[in-house]
Amino acid sequence: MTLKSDTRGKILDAASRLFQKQGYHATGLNEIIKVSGAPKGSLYYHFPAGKEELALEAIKLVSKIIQQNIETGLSKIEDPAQSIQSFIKELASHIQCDHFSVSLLALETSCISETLREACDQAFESWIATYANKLIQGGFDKEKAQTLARVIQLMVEGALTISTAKKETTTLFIVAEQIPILLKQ
Amino acid sequence: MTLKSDTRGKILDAASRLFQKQGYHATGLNEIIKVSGAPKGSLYYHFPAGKEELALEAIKLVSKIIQQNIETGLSKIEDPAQSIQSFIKELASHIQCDHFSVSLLALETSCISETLREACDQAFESWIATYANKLIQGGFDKEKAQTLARVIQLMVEGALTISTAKKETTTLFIVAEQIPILLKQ
DNA sequence: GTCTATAAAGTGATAGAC
DNA sequence: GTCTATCACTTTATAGAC
Repeated sequence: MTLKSDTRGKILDAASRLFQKQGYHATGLNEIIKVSGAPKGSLYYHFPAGKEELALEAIKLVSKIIQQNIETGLSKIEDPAQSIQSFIKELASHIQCDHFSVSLLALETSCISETLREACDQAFESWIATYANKLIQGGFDKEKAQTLARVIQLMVEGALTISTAKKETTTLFIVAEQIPILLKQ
Repeated sequence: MTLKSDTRGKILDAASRLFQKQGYHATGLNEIIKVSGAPKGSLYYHFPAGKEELALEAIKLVSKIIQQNIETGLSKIEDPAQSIQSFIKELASHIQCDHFSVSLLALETSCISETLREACDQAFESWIATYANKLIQGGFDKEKAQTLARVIQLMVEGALTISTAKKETTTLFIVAEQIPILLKQ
């Protein structure tokens, strides 16, 4: 999987970063090619269906990577509330330079492509499920865990949006502070 | 203000709806012209600086409208927690058909235009201030009110994002349920 | 598998008649 | 104030040489 010519991987890597940062419509295929260093001919060789296929693979990729990030992040501390709070703080300080989020892609693609919209939805759901699992392991009722996990994910996404609008990084810390209160119910 | 030829108003109205729904890059000037029913020539007559100026005015417009919506929505009930919860529920059932949000514009424009990014930021801040005022009137400490208002706004925005990704409308209700818990601190 | 040239359509923007 | 024609540019996508 890692040894297949790597050109595909370079394209996918550049695409996933550019799509997250600038959005679907704002990033052209030319830009992806330029940033990735790959030749334009090979883009359509590796992604015959063009931009939409590339975006789909990019979304799936970041979905998986972030899911793993959340999972390993939460595994460091046993107590759910503490681990989630610490993970969000970690996220906040990690984000400092560049602002990424799939919110942008989700909002953009909901109008133009069912496929991409569903991919974004599934990304969100997989992250929610990861939070929910941690809560269930910590003794939360299953249904309550799923609701709270959804609220956590939506807070993170909302905080990232407001952070990019403000060009700052503190909003996620505010969210982190609310986690214990939220989970005390 | 309402009597100045109305062409400008029609363009602005179409633009603000299309920008919110599809985003900045996805909506072309041609589409705005077509939807508004105005002639293309008059677009550059009313907005000499072109697309960016049009978007700026559109953002300012929806910022003011939504701010007023929040204000009148919150004024119906005296208790802050109850009024905010009821307003979010109202919002949820109002949103059913189309999904609008300035999150999309905020995320898109942060990369390409300081002016537009700031306009989105100020929109968020004015809404936050409106929630905060209600909380302060309800007896909350000023600083705590501002923090909680920010959390409320970020939850609403996050819920709208997840809602559009899921093509549903229930996520905002989940947020509404959390309001009393959040405000009990 | 890679690279180039180019097609076809769309974009924002402008000029100038009316 | 309105409308049309058009410019210059960029977009995705394809064809075909290598």
